Amino acid sequence: MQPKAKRRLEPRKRPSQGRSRDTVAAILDAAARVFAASGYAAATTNHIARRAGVSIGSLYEYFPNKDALLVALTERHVDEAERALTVELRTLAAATLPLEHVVERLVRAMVDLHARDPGLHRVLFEQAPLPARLLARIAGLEEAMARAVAALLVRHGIAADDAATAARMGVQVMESLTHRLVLHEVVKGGREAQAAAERQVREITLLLTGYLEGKRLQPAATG
Amino acid sequence: MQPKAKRRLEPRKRPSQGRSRDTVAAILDAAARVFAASGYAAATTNHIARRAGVSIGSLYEYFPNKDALLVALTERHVDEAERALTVELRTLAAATLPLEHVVERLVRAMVDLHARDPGLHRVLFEQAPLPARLLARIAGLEEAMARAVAALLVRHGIAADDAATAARMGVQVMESLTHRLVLHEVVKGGREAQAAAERQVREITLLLTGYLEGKRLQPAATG
Amino acid sequence: MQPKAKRRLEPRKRPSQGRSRDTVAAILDAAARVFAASGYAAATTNHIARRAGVSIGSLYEYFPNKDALLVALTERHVDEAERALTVELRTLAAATLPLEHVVERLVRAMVDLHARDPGLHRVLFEQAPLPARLLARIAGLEEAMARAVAALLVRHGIAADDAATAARMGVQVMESLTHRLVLHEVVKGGREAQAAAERQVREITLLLTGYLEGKRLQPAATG
Amino acid sequence: MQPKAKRRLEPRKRPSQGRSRDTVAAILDAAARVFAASGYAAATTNHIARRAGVSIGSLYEYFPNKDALLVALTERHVDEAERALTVELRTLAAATLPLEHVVERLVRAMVDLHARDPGLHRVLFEQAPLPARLLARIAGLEEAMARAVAALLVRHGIAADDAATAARMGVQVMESLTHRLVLHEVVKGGREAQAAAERQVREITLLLTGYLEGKRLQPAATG
DNA sequence: CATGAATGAGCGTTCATTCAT
DNA sequence: TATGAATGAACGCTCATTCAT
Repeated sequence: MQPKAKRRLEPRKRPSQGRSRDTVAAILDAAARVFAASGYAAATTNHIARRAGVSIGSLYEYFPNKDALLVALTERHVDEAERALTVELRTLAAATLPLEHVVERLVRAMVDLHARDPGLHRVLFEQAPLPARLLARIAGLEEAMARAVAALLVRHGIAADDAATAARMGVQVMESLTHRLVLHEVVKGGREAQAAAERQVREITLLLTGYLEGKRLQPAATG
Repeated sequence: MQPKAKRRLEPRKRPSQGRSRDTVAAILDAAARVFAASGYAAATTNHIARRAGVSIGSLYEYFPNKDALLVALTERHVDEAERALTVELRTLAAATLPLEHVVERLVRAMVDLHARDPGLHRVLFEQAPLPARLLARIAGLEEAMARAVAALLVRHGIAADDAATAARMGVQVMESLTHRLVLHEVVKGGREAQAAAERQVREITLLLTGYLEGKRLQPAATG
Repeated sequence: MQPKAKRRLEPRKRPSQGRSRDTVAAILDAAARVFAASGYAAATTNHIARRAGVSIGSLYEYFPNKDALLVALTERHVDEAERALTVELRTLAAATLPLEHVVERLVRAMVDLHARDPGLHRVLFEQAPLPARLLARIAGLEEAMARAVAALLVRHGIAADDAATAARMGVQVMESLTHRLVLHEVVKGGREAQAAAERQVREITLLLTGYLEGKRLQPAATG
Repeated sequence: MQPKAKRRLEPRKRPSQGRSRDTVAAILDAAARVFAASGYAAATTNHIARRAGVSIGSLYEYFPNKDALLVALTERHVDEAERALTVELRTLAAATLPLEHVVERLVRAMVDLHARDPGLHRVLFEQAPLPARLLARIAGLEEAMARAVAALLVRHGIAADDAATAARMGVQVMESLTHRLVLHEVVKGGREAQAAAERQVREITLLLTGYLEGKRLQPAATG
């Protein structure tokens, strides 16, 4: 599983011109679909190329190997997550909402992120041979998010050092549970998934709010 | 990843006699080690057979294909989990502990279960092409556990319908977080892992206790 | 052309049992034929396997890659050369023949060696990505031969230091010319090749004898 | 290696105009460098085009395929050899030098020819899929050279029929040994290569002079 | 029953070559 | 005419699986 030789994982070309931008996009979209449907191991580059409506040669023109597709896809996903979470956290920092609403909005943002393409998300974070650099980037993002959440918690009357721990825990809970939630919906197929998701969001919010209330300096003051 | 043709996944023989019991056990142990070390895709049946000190022909004598090894391993793991959790839940039903202690013991039992062989656990539940029957069995186990926990919660003053929801949530939280915890410790390598695990157990307990306290009929009465 | 990563070039198994000995022999013979017919680059492992009447899997059971086939073939060829030349040189050391006869016998031995399979010989020594170890072995063989020849020359009245130079030169001439001779016969196809070869042997002998006579201490004494 | 279908190997255009002459020259120079550095098989047309500072499309505008590059390069090399040897042989025919000097000058001319770019020379004559026409041209050149040398030999007192054989032999020896010499120097890297080459030139001259002296009608008369 | 030699479909990947722009 | 994105046949090689011994 550990890579035998260091292989390049970066895309081969920056597709600046119009035509090749489309090709790269088509390949990445196809890769997302095929990885999601078959898992990493069973997905074949030929299959991905065919699905992209592109020759296998073109795929390798832009991506040096199968792993590089996954890395690019993850990078795309992480970019998106970073953008969305940054926006959300900035908004929450600007407003002054009750703790419960803060938590709910974060949970909802998280679920939205995971719900975009659950099958792909699973492959990306469970079966993926990701390079250390990318893993570090993801860990960094989590850390940054935890810090931002900690700052929010302090403003809601939680002691600074408690806030750090609680925020990290909160982030973990949100990630783990939304991950799990989303995977199960995948299995179900998504009929009454919407309602179930809504219920889960509320329940996770409840879980975290209760936990965080308990950490407040003056536990009597609610909201 | 989904099987093209319906393939048999059951072991070929029930090895009730002494000698072949040992062979099967050796193969499964080897499979556990190899899967854990290399992941499902990179593990080869020849490697497993060699590690088991058995010829590849013998391996296929007892297991019709590679997937069947994984299924048998999962089955073994689930058996063990079922046993351990049944015992724990029975003990908790017999005793009358404060809610916090109940939660802590369950969390600890869960962590113990995952900590036995985190690498294998990861392969089993993340990369595994498991048949529906087995997935259903796992879901059933979770459901049974949720019901047992719900019964405990009722005894601690939570309304029956709230208890059902809360128990299911509780089980999910325990599983998700211990899973996550265990995977991260794997990465770390396990130096000060022990202490970190202990801290996490406490924090998860806190999280769940807070949540469950909030569901009590008379939220003032603690313990 | 230079190998990117160090790859194993040794055969994978020592085929001690009867059945696999045959397989290995069949593969090597086929490789010899295919390399000779198509050159190294154009020869494919699938082609070789088919020609050997063996599956491609079996080929890779015994040889880790295409290069290894060539190495094994070269090793086989060098073994044979070593044996033949050792015998010849020992015989010449035991007898006391006139210089011209000594030279003629060596040239003939050399031609015989190259004539066994000229097409293969060409691939082996011209297009082959041989590992340094094997190249060193070949160089060593040449050196040993030069030393043995030098000893013979000393016995024919050539000063020791002259003999060393002359022997090395002689070996080079024999190799280069027989190589060239043999390649041309390949092109011709081998009709009246026999006669041409015979003429060439005589001419090379003449060439070398003249050269060596000139190095004698008393250049007057001929034969 | 032998072409499946008859493919055109001639350059597509006679590039008589100024600009495309430069392009063709750039491509051929790049091809020479890349073939020499990587060998024929490992050299890629894309690599050659890039090295020539030309698009791959332009390369194929002037050369119909990869082989054609090699053919053109060989042709260029043979042209050069033809010119140089013609000049040398004419000079020798005009002067009246002692046999030894004649031989030495020819050997030196040969070595100079091979030493220009040994790596390329190797590729051209060892790995090259050259068309019959070109091989014939090369053989013709050798034949012409042998005839010219034979004429020189006759003037040095060798009987006409002996001279023919001796000349052919002489040409072969010069070619084989300089080829070999040059290849070995390549391997060495060329530190004290200069000195070694000089020694070899003298030794080859000695070898051939001795051989030819022996063929003279009145062996006593030198020069 | 056990063995392990043998099988071959199918994978990731390369690169000579074409052709729309 | 020049460009370089696109093509796809074909390669080396792996490994789950079978079956003669």
